[in-house]
Amino acid sequence: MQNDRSRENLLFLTDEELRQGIEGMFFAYRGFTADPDRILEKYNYGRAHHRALHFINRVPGTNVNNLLSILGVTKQSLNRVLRTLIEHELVSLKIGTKDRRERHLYLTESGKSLEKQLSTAQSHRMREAYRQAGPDAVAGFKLVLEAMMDPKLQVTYKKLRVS
Amino acid sequence: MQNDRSRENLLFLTDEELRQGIEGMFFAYRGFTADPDRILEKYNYGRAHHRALHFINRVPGTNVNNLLSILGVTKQSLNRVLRTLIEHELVSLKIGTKDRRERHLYLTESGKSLEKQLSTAQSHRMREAYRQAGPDAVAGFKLVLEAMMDPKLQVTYKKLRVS
DNA sequence: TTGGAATGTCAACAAGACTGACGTAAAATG
DNA sequence: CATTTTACGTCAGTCTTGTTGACATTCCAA
Repeated sequence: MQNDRSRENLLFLTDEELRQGIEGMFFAYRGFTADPDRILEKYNYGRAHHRALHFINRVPGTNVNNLLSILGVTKQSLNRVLRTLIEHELVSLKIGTKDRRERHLYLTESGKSLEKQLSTAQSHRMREAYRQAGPDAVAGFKLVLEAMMDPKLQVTYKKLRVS
Repeated sequence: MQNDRSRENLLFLTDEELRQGIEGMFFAYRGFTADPDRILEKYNYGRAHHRALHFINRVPGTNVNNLLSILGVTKQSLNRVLRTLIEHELVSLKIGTKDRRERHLYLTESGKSLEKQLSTAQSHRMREAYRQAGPDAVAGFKLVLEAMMDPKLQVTYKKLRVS
């Protein structure tokens, strides 16, 4: 019994279990992005646009630097995406009142509408997965994901929860 | 009590819980790829090379079409990656004996060595995450991931388990 | 007043995905 | 045996998204 118990406790750390986790992440991420990708294609946008819309929606009025640190890309890369979103009037800019160098970003009505479309599609798959797996599995899922993040991103992730 | 129980059962399907799952996948995937990426950079390879090495290692002797369906890219895209891996003698080709149109792919000794380096780095993070989260969480993690995959990839994923 | 921070922008480049078209060899099929 | 299909490779061109590097502007703060 003692032996069984300790074997059970180690089993989830075997190479085979780790490999399944690795491949699981790879295949699941494909599913995770598939539905939004199909919508984005219709509008000639990419994943980068989706990510920007998502986090501007989550943190309305965020400045560029903050968004940069969440997304983990260069300002040049983000700028290209933001420029098209602003041109197409999905995102609006407001120059900071306190610090007028800062640009605060907001979704326009059309921006909110597209973001809603995208998040609905993505949530739908997530909801189905959650439902199939059940509440305990979901709790475990989130625990492992959180533990897999870089410490800095873990902080970012938790901050988003609170705000 | 009845009320509490039903609330508990629905809580994991709230918008907030779904959003956390979405953002969790986004941030965790960054962590998931971070360590191998650093190694790949030193050799001037990319994630595409890593994926090819991983699955050739997993399914030694696989033909190109099979690898294509696992990776979900076009043959032109895979070919570019395979060509460099073969040139650099990380991957070897064997023409099929039964069907001589088929190319069977294997890792060479140096291929195995690089793959080991990459998977060790990636597994290390996965192992730490598993350890922190515990066996029950890991079981849940894998359940949710599997449910998130496209049905076809779910089959592919399961086949890899067995083989 | 001046240094540095926040931001934007131009240019050049690379990885990695895509489509489309074409070629070759070999197997399968009528 | 002739034809079609399959497996694979390759050339050419395009797109998205990332990168560096250089430079300009604005403006807060010491």
